[in-house]
Amino acid sequence: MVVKRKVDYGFRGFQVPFVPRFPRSVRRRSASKRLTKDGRACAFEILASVAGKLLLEGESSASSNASEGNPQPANSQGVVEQERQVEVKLLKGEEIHRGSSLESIFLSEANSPESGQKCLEHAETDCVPECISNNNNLDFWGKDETDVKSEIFKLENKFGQHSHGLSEVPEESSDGNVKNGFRLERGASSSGFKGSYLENKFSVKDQLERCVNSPALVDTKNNVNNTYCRKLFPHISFPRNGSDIKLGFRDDDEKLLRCKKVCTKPKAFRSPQLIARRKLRKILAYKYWKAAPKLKDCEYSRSEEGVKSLYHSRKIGYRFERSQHNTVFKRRKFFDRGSVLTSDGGFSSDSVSNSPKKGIDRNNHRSSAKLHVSKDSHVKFSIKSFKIPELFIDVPETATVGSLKRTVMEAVMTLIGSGMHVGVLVQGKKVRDDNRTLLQTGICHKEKLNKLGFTLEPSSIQDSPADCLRNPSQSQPIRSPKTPVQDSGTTHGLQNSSMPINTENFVESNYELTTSPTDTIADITTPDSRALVSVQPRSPESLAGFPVSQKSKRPELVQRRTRRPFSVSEVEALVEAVEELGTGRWRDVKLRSFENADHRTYVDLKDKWKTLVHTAKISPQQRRGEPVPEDLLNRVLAAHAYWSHHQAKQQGKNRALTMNTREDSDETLSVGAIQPLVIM
DNA sequence: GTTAGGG
DNA sequence: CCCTAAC
Repeated sequence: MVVKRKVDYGFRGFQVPFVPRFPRSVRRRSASKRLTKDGRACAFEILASVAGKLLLEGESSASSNASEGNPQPANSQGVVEQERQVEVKLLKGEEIHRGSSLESIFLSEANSPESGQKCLEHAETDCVPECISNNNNLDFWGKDETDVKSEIFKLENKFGQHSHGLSEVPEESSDGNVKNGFRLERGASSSGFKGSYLENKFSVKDQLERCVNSPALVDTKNNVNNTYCRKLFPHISFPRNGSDIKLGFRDDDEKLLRCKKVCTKPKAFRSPQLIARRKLRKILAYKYWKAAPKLKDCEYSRSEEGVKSLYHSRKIGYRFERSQHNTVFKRRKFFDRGSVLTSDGGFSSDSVSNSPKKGIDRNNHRSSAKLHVSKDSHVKFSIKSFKIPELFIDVPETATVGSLKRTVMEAVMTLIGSGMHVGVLVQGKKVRDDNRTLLQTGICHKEKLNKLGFTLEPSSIQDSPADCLRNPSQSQPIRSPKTPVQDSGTTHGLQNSSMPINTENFVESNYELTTSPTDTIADITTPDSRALVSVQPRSPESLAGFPVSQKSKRPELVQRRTRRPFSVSEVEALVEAVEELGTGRWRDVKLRSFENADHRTYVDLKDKWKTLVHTAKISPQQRRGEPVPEDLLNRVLAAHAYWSHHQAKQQGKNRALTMNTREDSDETLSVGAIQPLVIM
């Protein structure tokens, strides 16, 4: 299919890897829907991908949206975005405050009478400007620039005072200012920035609420309300310095390269990423898997496989950083396995896609999601993007773009790595019962599809976004490594900012039953924007719940256990056990001597032994921590030496003994097993 | 679920 | 201690 990208929203960053591709026909459908959204406000989604948007803009025509979209209700969380690519983002409070808000705001449907409402629809701020910028076409919404502007103005008026001074006016969107992918905005005066910031935040909130409540703006106030409120307030992070620059970032095509570059850099920077990666692999992989079960076998029982698949996919992205070859390989493997979606590391974008053959991956970078229900009773989910909870990034004005990118990257990795789980929202309501089927949940119903949403939430959060809103303090800051970003030291991590949570990402959904003849949309669609993935759960349940992996559920678990140095007595017990049992039988060692030490796993014991051996070999001056009696260390060395030599035999012997086939042929055995030290 | 090793 | 690969 030929797709031409009419509008390119600049922001593609941080998208979750995979993006299913739908048939054009399906896509088209979306067109109609797109217009609809009611309030989807998600101001927070920082990372929202605007990406998907690109595709459909052409559809602006879609008038239909009103019909479908309006109904949307309530908790916008669940609000599903229809294909509307054009997203209007609502400003986050911050945005507004900064003044960037207006810029961010888009009226997706300028034409529609209710444009005002629409404005609220998207809260994604940062991305928007880019969209505009990238394309000079404002008309993709079917509106011309003028219309858009007027719409923007309307919004501006609505938000009025609050937005003052902070941002530029929409009009600017058309100018170079907006065109730049990145938008840097200075906070209010450096001094007192925080205060004002905070105030603004709240004020913004009020505004939003008002707006929400205002029929004029939103008819689906509920949606907006919920959405906005939740999104806006759940987490509050403040910039550390007023003087710092805040920015909305956008992903660019160079992402991958960047990552690569970054990775190759000093560990200082890599470290956090690596850490995050690992976690991501586990956490996200699982989720992805869940989200996109294999087409054929959907039983979740196979989650393991799924995980692996995901794992692979995940790795792909990361691998890319290291080796393109690997990437390719992995991908192939991934696909060969029949895994669901393509995905790259998730954070890289187009660049990746180009590389690997088949261009499979290309599509995965978009951030938004779509959901399609096909006639075959399968529900196809195309999650174009997961919005990452709001991130605040502070970097000095003198920071380089490169460092900024890295900082953002780090922030994202940290955020994700800290553990998040996926939530499913149907009509604004969280589906907590993972055992419900899609059917039961209504996820396969057209009406509900439109109201389907996926959220990425920090695992620690238990409360609904709304709750968080009320009690921002509840949101737990995600633990972020304080690893300094390398590179010129210009970057500052997000360490101190509390990461917002509860980001919802909207899923665009299309209920596609028919194929539409006209491919308007297709034209607009970016080839890489979506990959069609057919998800054909064998049983509805497969998709019903996103069984969140236990791990992802509790970030705490993700957290490294507290260090508990072995005491001398423990060391002694360990040494004794090893002397007797030998190495390689850690489980037995555990049972023998640490049965009741719940905090000591056999792996711990094994590790401790490893360190003991090392400690014993180094000079006392090099040792750290609580000194281990020399004699114990000697025993360690002796036992180590002994077992190193006799392990194999011993094992064989043990087996023999077990079988009552005792053989004394081996000299070392008898003695060794019992008193290794003696032998030595 | 265990082991063995690298990180 | 964590994470993985191999069993």
